[in-house]
Amino acid sequence: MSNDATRTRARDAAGPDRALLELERFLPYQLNVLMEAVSRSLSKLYGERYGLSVPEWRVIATLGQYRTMTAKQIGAHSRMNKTMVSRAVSALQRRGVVRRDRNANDRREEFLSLSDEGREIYDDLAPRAARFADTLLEALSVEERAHFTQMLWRLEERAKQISAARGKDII
Amino acid sequence: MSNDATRTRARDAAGPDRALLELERFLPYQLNVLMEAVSRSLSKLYGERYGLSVPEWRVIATLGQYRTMTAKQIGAHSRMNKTMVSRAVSALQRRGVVRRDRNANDRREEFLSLSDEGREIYDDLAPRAARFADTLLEALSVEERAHFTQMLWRLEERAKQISAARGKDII
DNA sequence: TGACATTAGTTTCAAATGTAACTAATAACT
DNA sequence: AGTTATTAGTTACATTTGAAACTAATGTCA
Repeated sequence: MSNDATRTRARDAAGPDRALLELERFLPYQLNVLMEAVSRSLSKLYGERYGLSVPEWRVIATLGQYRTMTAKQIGAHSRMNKTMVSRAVSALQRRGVVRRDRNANDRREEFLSLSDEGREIYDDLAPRAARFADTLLEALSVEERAHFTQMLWRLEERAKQISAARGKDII
Repeated sequence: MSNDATRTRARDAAGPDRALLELERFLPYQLNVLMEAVSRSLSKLYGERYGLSVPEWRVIATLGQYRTMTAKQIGAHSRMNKTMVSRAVSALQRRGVVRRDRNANDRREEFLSLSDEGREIYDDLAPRAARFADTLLEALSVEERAHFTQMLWRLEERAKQISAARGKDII
């Protein structure tokens, strides 16, 4: 048993067959599993109804909420790099979903907004998406929902801290 | 104001400027933001130290925990399709990190396991990953941690239910 | 004013990924 | 036994993505 080549000192020290890392108890793994289930369902929604890709949906959702934005603002808000925003916007414009208006004061940027057709799509999708999230949250009690959101937010802050402090071997 | 062409009936009914969907309060969005922050930090860990890709890390983490598995089992457990598993495994084998042993009883499949070098990598990375998750979870109190995990799990179950019930317009 | 730096957005190219077709082996049915 | 179906895993091809180079416009500073 102790001469089993694949059994290292570290594992021996850890006692009976307990792995150094149990994936099912590992937060990034758990988050990933949930995230995948959620985004699969959601993307089915806008994918089947309007043939939208994820980045396209994000652009529509952002413009639906904020009415007018530059590509850069959309990227900052929906967490996409400028390449993805550029591609999604031009695809949506070709489809007549998004309008571009050059800013006369700074002709590098354009003001983007939903066309009438784009707004129709948003008005159809947004409530469905909201309903989807509500249905999901029925898994939690009302108090839990607020608490959960709060915890998500704190974890995110902590994640930012960690990656900022990287190098100072916090990890 | 009410003759603004971009303002639809739906929005009017919703009252003063309140969007149909507020992204920052939308669960899939929140999850995505957290997930991205977390997985960026984590992948920096194994990316910088050993030049591992996400799928490669998943294979190592799975084999580290379960010692021996077929490619199919790894896929089921780490939620990758067989193509990704195949590619990650063969890259890792080329690097001498993973060993393959054909199953003599069913020569279609192979038993995969970490080589000594692979186990060294795992023994280095796994505790770091665990420490990363612990550091992250310091954002929550001890009681909250258990509660949070529990809620994640319930949400996941609910997400599965929803996508199963799709068509019966639960959404 | 004129050189240089920065910024918004696009395009190009390489890497990552998913789907579907494929190979080799086993199982199932007759 | 022999034909057909299923399964494990690989490969080929198309699509998606990200990083870096690029274009066009604005800002900065001498």
